[in-house]
Amino acid sequence: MKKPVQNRSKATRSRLISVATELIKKNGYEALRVEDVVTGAGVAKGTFFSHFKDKDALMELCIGTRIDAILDQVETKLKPKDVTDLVDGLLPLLNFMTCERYVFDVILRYSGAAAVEEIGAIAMTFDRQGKVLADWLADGPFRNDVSSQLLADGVQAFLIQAMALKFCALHNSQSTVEILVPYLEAWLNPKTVV
Amino acid sequence: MKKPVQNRSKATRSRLISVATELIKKNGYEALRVEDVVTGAGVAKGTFFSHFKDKDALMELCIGTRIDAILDQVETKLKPKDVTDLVDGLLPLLNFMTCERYVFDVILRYSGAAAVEEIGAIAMTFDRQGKVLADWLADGPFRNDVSSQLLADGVQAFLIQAMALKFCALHNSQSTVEILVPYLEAWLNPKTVV
DNA sequence: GATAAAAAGTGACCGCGGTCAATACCTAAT
DNA sequence: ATTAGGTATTGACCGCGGTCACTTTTTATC
Repeated sequence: MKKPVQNRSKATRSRLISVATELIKKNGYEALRVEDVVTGAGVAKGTFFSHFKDKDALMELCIGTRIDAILDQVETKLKPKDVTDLVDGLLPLLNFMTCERYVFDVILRYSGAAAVEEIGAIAMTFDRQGKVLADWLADGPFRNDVSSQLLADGVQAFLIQAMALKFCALHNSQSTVEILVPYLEAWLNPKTVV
Repeated sequence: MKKPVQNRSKATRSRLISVATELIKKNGYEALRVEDVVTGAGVAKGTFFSHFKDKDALMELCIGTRIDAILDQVETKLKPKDVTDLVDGLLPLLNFMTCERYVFDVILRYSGAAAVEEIGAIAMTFDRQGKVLADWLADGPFRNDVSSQLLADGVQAFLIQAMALKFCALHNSQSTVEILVPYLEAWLNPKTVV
């Protein structure tokens, strides 16, 4: 006898999410405590973990939602006419992803390397980002010897590289954009054939 | 009145490290518990944390040491004559870095994105890896429109991308090498000029 | 050797994520 | 209205990383 999900369950879940969102807005992602979320939502600790596999699952949801919202904006932009333009279009994404070291770590952990069992919220946004990029790069003023999907994947790899360097002791004087542009120039507009 | 580091301190530290190494050899990295290390070394918990900032610091040391040893071997290899050859040379490194999901996570966290205060052991190995790569790629059968250092950085970015995909739900059917080769081909041997 | 100051080590304690057997609550069938 | 069988929630409890006021040991100085 299989019974459907009860309304109170949905209510509890959405209360947990909205309390979490509120707390994050106030104190940032890293400072979020499960205990504060459950107290705020007026439920016991165990309830939290019957709604989310672990704290990371909630984190993924919150961060994923946020990235999705940013992608909504980014997506409306016109195809970039050069590398600087491209980076410009991605800036909102970059800024959010590097807003906290902790956020970047979570994103890294769940970007490509999502749990093997199922595709998480963050991995989804990377997929979506890949599609937006592939669309931007197709039939544009960039190299065309490889598929636009491969080009897009490469851009993502360099994005991550550049963001990582932002948090690095050696390179944190340069901005992410400064680091990124030469990479992408070399990737998207190679100047020699071997 | 400043006094030098005592011998027993050094002895304790090296005992902690060797016990940890032993435990890792037996049970893997993820399973390592600080409590087991201190019990094995015959010291109190607090002692551990007066030798290492946190558990990650020990982890970094162990993983860093391991990578360094692998780099010793890798370094002796001849300059690669093509992409396949290059990937082949890097294989020992790839294999270790993806031996455990946990290991890959730690490496990611401390690779470029080392603590801002000081450069950790893993970040050092990435630096070294970058130099080896730059040496391999200089004056080789690869593109020469950009510096070999930039080429090397790019290879590292693609390495991470490919390793991340290995743990990904969507791509884990392909081997890391299979994923990597087309990327590097496109990066190191672009076939068109725009 | 006695003394003082610094280094090294101790272990009870805390914070916080996560578990699980027990309980409360719903809803469909009678 | 009662009951049965599932869903949802509870909160005491655990594991494990990390802290800190305190004790023990070493070493320099007289």
